[in-house]
Amino acid sequence: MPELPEVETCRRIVESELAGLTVVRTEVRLPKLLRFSEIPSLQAIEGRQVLGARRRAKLMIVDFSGDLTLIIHFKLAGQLSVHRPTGRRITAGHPVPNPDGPYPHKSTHIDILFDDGSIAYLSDIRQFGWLRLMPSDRVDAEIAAYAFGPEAFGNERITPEQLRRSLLRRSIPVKLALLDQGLVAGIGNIYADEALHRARIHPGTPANLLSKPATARLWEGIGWALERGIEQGGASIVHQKAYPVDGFPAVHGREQEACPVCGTPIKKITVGTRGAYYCPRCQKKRTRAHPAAKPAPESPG
DNA sequence: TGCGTTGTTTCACC
DNA sequence: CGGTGAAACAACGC
Repeated sequence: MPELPEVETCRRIVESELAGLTVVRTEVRLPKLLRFSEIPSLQAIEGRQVLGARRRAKLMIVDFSGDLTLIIHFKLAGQLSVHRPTGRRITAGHPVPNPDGPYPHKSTHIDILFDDGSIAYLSDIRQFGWLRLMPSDRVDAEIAAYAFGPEAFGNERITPEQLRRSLLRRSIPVKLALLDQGLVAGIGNIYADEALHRARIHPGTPANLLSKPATARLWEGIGWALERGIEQGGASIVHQKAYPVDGFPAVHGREQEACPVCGTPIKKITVGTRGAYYCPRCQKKRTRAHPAAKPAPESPG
């Protein structure tokens, strides 16, 4: 499920593997993926050079020469796989189809062929993702329409103060607040669970009841989880089951497995409409340091 | 085979 | 007007 770390990994792949190359041919077997696209065909990028790639929230933004820009949303199951003429493959996003198997695959809907023989394959087993090709000067307005909040990671990253202010204005479960792209942009279900576990916060805690130290831990937890995810090139979750690397993810997709911190079996509950994995021992529903240690009644006057 | 899955949008309701 | 919660939607695998 491509969230910020998976999309960021894709972005880096485009930057390091494709920037400078020229598109010689495109193959679109599922035109529906371009259903929201101002320019309805990828033919317009043939003959154009890849200039670079940006990211905003979970969107990947690829700039081409000739003032064309392609915005990609991977949604649940998008995948980018770049195949070099040497046979080397670099893959990120959803782990299905198997990156080591044959391409194009049944779910590989788009091929982009480059002048050096490299091919970029875009796959999407769920077909929920989309691509929008447009003149580059439309991109800012396109992104502005999403009303994204500050980034969860990177240069424009949300500050601890911004996070605290935003959370104080919401009474919804903190996990849902983290998923609100208008509050902070880029976090999805996996990294929300991981950040909350790292911060030792119960996912159902009303956002405005988090203590200041808890909010500070959460801010750090967000950064830690996203960084860890990027470091690993994204998390691998297949059919709600995690395939952790070095103990990460710690809780998401790991129901009944032992919490890596305390060994307690991980629980799965529903928060809002979302599955939430957490450790019932590390993440208790208390955020005030000492709820009972408040004996001093105020004198009436 | 109906259910679960996610990001996003929409809508009724305070 | 804005926050909330619920539902709908896309398509697929199990």
